[in-house]
Amino acid sequence: MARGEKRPVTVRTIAEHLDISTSAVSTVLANRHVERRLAPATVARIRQAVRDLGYVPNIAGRRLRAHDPGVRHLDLGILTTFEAPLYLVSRALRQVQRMTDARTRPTRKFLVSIDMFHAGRLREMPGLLNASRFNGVIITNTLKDDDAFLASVALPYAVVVLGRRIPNYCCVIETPGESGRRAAEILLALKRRRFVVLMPALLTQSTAERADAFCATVRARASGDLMRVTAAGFTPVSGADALRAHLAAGRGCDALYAVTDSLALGAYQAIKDSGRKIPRDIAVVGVGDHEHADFFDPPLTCVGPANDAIVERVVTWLFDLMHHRRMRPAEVHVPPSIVMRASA
Amino acid sequence: MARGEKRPVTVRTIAEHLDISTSAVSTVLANRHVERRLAPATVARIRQAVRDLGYVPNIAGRRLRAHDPGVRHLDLGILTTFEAPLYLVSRALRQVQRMTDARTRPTRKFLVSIDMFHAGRLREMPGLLNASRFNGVIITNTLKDDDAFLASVALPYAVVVLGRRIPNYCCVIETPGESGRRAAEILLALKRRRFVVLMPALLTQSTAERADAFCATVRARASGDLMRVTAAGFTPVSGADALRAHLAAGRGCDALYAVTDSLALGAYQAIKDSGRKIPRDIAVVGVGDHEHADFFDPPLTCVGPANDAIVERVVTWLFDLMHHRRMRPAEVHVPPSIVMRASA
DNA sequence: GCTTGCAACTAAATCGATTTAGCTTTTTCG
DNA sequence: CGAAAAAGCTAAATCGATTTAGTTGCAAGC
Repeated sequence: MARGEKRPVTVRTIAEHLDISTSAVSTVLANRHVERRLAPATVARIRQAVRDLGYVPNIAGRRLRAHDPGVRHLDLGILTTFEAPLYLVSRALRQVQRMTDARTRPTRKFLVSIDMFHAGRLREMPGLLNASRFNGVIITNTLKDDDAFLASVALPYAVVVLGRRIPNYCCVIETPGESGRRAAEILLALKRRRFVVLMPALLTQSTAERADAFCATVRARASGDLMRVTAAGFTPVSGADALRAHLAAGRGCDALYAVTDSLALGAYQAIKDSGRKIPRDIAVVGVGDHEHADFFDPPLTCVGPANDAIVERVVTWLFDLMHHRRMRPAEVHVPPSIVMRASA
Repeated sequence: MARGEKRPVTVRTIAEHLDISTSAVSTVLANRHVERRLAPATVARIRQAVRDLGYVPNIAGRRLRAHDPGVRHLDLGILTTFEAPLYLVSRALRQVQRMTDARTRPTRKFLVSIDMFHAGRLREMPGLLNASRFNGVIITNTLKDDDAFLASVALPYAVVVLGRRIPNYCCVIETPGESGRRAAEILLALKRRRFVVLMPALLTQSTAERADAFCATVRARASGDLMRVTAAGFTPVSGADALRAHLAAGRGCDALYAVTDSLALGAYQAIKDSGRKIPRDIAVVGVGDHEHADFFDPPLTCVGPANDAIVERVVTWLFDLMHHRRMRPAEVHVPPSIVMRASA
């Protein structure tokens, strides 16, 4: 495809190459050569040149031209990492969809898409800085480097950050520390004595805060054991491995707080495999970030972000920003939701 | 925001409104008024006009202008419905990402996004027909109406359809009927006699084929009961409700085939609640479309699309098409993968 | 009095593709 | 044979935003 040309291949390149007009080339590209009566031989020559030169249409050019000046297009993006699970994102998406559906008119259309970046490499996403890709974005699942990047720039369009706090941005997050505190209280109320926090090696802002608040609360109110167990990754498998190792080492526990549900799911397996019962031997509290926490066996007690509430604030904020309602950047806190089920 | 104007608000509208040049307006929009020495009073007037007129920047225009002619941009889309789960899509995405990463050069960049449409309303997606949004797309989770729409048009760019067969398109699907057949064989080998297929009310091509092939195979080889149980939706809750009703009606079963894992998850709950054991009382076979089928309790035996294989073919095909390697539309079949676990 | 420098702006080119209106040349047909 | 129609193509305008290379008017400096 590439031939090492410096200049890009455009319709014009092809036209000059064949000593023909760009109109003819364009006509063939749109498959309208019959109605416009291009000679079959010319069509064939153009087709050949398109392939020989490795022509790739420029979407921006096409879209600009195709644009109907009676219709305003608003491009919204939900930006997340390739690595993160899509659960929260799909909730945000559905909320965005609801709001855009209600606001779509013959003269106003919305384009909503989920766009991915490699964790820690948000800065490489094309069009972010020069505002040439979105009218508004929701950014989530960022890592430290991404947060630092964002803090160092000012994006000239509507941006709302979900689940992180970044200076000078509109951020919606769960009330800091509240999840960990409430999770601890639930387990403390059961008079448990040997506490374990199961967490991933790579901590995000929220997972770190959950673990810290949990530990602080337990320490303040009980005198029993308190251990941090670190899983290699974010998957159930890594959660299971980590807890299995912990249990096998004879370092038992009777209360477990998993800072994500995927880890909780792995923990369930490790606990059952070791012959222990939930919640009799080990009470488990998770976070509620998994779609099917209610279908765990036993159903998982969750203390975690009230996703619907968070997402609703994120999306309404985004629309307010886009509508030029001036709003200072700020941090909005949403208290966690608590769902008591059989696991604790 | 809208004021009922017929004409859209562009930088030009604003410029004329203030009797000023578009350059000045553009300068303010990009927040570069300081370095370009615009008078503070002018900046304020422009800002006010931008808000008063409800200006929304046109992304296509910006992007075209921002475009560096040394770099080719390829826009890839994964098109799915708002309603469908993102599991398979996120797999496809990761595969696309791997291939694009390997092909990205200083002179060639890829933009990959997931774009959603309302099930059955693919035709409403802007830019599909005039090729003004994507250089290539993977389409999946379509409903009948979408398939009909696609069959009636010819999109002038690279398209691969995942999990559906549509005339004149490049389609990758599981070998038709094979999943249902193999699922039946697994349950038949266990000498079960009373078979149930659990399926959603709204059948897609693949769910319908699975159910039909399952029934045909069971009928051909056994003389026992065979019933179709229909869940209202696609969620575990609806699966649980449907099976609970079936069991409560005294119409038992000892072998269950759920055509999606979400339904299987619901079935698990209904079965356990009724005091029955899996697989002793009821053996269960699912499909393997759920990320965590291995963490069901007991782990779910799955017969279903070999997603990695399917996705790989889809993505390589997409790239081949984009590189002008001529390839006739065709249907590629991928045999199902079978993972025996404890549930059957 | 003349140059220089600065503040505050603008005209026009440009990004890439498409389409409309129109221009030649050739063919058809009365 | 001449007019009309058809075939086969092209020039130029257009979509919206940004930037480069100026221009104009005024104050400062020698």
